[in-house]
Amino acid sequence: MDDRIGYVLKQAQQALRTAMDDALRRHGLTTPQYAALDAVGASGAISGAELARRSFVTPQTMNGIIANLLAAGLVERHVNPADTRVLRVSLTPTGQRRLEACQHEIDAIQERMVSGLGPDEQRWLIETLRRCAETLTVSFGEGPGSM
Amino acid sequence: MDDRIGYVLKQAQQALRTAMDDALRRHGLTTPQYAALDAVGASGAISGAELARRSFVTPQTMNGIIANLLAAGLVERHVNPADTRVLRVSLTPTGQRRLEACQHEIDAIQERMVSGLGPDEQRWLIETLRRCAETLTVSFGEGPGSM
DNA sequence: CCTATCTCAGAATAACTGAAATGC
DNA sequence: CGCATTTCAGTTTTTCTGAGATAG
Repeated sequence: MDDRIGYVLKQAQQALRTAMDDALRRHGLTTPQYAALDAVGASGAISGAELARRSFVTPQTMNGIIANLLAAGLVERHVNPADTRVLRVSLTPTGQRRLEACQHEIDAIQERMVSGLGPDEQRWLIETLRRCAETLTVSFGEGPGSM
Repeated sequence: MDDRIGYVLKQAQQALRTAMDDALRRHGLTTPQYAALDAVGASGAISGAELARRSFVTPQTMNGIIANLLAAGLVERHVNPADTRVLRVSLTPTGQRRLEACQHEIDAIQERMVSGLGPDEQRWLIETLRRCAETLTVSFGEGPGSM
C-alpha cells in the first residue's frame, strides 16, 4: 500500500518541500515565491501567465505571489510595448541578490536528496520521472496553469 | 534548470494529481478525500491524528477532510473505549463500496504512469524515491503532519 | 466582429500556525 | 507533570467564478 508510485512520489515531494521551506524561511521567502523568483531569473522579462504555467499554479495564484514579491521589492512589472495586455515581470537588483543567496542552499538541498545515488542513477531518475509525467499527461490534461 | 530533481518531482506529482482529480471527480471525491478513505480502508479503525500523518497533512486539515466524509456518509467516528480521547474513524458500507469503485481507476492511473518501464525499473524507481525522501528527512523535519 | 489571451476583483475553499481543553 | 489527541480562532494561500481589455 505504501509501495505505490503515488505514495512515494508524495513522500519525496513533501520531504523536499519541507526542507526548502525551512531553508527559505531564513531568507524571508516561501517555496512558491522562490519558484517564481527563480523562473524570473532564468527567463528575464516574463508574463505572469507564463510564470504560472512554469510554476504549476493558476494565473490568479501567481498574481498573488507576484503581489507579495512586488511588496517586498524583489521584482517589478512593466507593460510590454509589443503587447499592452501583458505585464512583464523582472528582477530588481535586490531580487537578484536575494535569489542568488537562496539558490546555493536550494541546490545543495536537491543535491543532498540524490547524494545516495551515482551520477548515472541521478540522470536516470530525472529522465524517468520526466517520462512518467509525460506518459500521464498525453492522455489527460496537464496542471492548473499549464497547457 | 528544468532538469533538477525538484522540478521533475513537482512535474510528476502534478501530472498524477491532475489525473486523479479528473477520475475521482466522477465519483464525487477529491484526491485528499480519497487518500484518507484509502488509508481508513487499509487500517480499519484509526484516529484522525494517525490518518493525518499517513496523508502528509496537519491534524486540523484532516479534521476538515473527515468532516466532509462524515457529511457524505462514507465514514463514521466512534470513541475508542480503551482511550476516550481518540475518535476512531471507520468505513461505512457506502464508504467501502465507494472506495472499491475508485481504487480500480486510481490503480490503473498509477500503473499507466509507470507503463513505460520494465518491472525491475518500476521497483527501482519506487525504492529510489523512498530513499531520496529518507535521506532528506533524517537531517531535517518531516511532513506537516508529523512530529 | 470574433476568438483567444492576459489581467484583475470578489467570494469560497482549504491549509497552516498558535493555543486551549481533555484525557492518559 | 509530561504527552498525545482533538478542537477552536485567526490568518494566509489558493482556487473558482466572472468580468474587462487588448491582440490577431
